[in-house]
Amino acid sequence: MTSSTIDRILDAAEAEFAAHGFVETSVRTITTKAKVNLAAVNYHFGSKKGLIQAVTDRFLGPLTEHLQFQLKAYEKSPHAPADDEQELRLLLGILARSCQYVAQQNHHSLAVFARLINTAYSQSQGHLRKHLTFHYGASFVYFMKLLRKHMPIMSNEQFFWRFHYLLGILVFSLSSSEALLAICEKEYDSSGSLDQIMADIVPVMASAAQAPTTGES
Amino acid sequence: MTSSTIDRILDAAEAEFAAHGFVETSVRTITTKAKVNLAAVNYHFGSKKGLIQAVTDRFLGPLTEHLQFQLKAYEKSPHAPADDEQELRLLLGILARSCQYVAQQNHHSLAVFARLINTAYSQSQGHLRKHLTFHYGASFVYFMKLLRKHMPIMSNEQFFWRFHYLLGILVFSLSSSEALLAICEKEYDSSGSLDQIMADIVPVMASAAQAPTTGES
DNA sequence: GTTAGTTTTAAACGTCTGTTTTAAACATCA
DNA sequence: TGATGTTTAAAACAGACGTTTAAAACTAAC
Repeated sequence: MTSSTIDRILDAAEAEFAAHGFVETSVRTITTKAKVNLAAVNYHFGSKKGLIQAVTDRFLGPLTEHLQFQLKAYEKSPHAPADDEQELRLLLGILARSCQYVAQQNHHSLAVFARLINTAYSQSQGHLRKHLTFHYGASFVYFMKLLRKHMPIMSNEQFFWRFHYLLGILVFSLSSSEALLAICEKEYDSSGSLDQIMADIVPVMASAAQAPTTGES
Repeated sequence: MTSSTIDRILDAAEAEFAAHGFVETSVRTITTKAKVNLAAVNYHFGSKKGLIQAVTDRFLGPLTEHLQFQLKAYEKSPHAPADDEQELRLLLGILARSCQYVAQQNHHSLAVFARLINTAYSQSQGHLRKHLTFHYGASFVYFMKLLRKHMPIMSNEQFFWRFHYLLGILVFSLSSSEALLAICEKEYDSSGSLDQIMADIVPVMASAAQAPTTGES
């Protein structure tokens, strides 16, 4: 099995990236955990940057693909005209389930995804963000257009902000999910799960999406 | 002016931390930008960790103080019984304005705050999070109790999650504010500002707070 | 079985990190 | 003025980092 090295690196990298972020995990800890030689990362992925990209592509590809497919199915389905609240929950539910779909095969991918979004929007020069929007932006623009149909009338700019407010709910919850679940188990001895979070988030995001706009831009 | 070294370090550190995060800014760039000797950081703050703590304390102190004061004024004010929506906006507005209050004196403090929360909840061992809750938790517990009075009835655990969903809106917006504002100026040539964001966020958070609960825990 | 191409290995490279050290400059007060 | 304690200065430290190298170990085809 010649590619088992690559897969072991990807798996180990994903777990470490999810737990400690991109900059705070060294290729040495990754290769050690993957039981692979140190040089393997640079040999197979060119650089650490290439590894990060490979890790994120491994789930961002299936995610957008699954999302795209489900959204088209949603559009083609018989449109019993429901109210906006229901439609928003439907759409956001599709997003949530797409996330869960890729998360099933790839346990830490959602945390990595959240970290990725966070770092993409935190860099002063948005190289990573531009890379993401260039490669995967189309699916999300499509999603955004469907969302907007059931949101209050607002300017493009206002919608831009609103969408990122919603994104904040998702990204923060996912990137903090490990800590929050641990607190919950300790404090309320509850058996929460990532699936539970994804289900809980949907109506909250739907309500946030429907919030009236204030002032203008 | 003997303490100008300390202040210059704090100012430079805050700006760099806000722009590039804690781990990705070296004490060398900080001391260079502060026009101060490299050893000054370890002399005055003991370590880089000490510097980070000093930077965060410098605004987390005033923030919680201001928040506490305003909340007490809110409680003592004549309570014309408004609906929950209004009360939530009032409370969240107090939080937003407390943030803006400390941000005025300290331009990058909100971005640093957002980074801090993010890293606090991202660490697998929540040392930083425990430190924060130990020192500043009381103010926020107080705030949370006031919030909850005007939110749907839910279990403690559900409220815990809901609060962190709201926190996600705030933290993501603040930590991404620089990038988002830049995009906005380029895409919609609008003159947005952090104050605008803080004002926009309040009704969105209020709506998210009022979202009905689903299932149980 | 030899060759050609790919993968793995161990070691080293240069750079950057936070921190420490030792001495010099400074301030403060008797 | 001289002594004392505080702050700054330049240099070096030890360690971690991503990456590269050159040889060894494989794999596959002829």
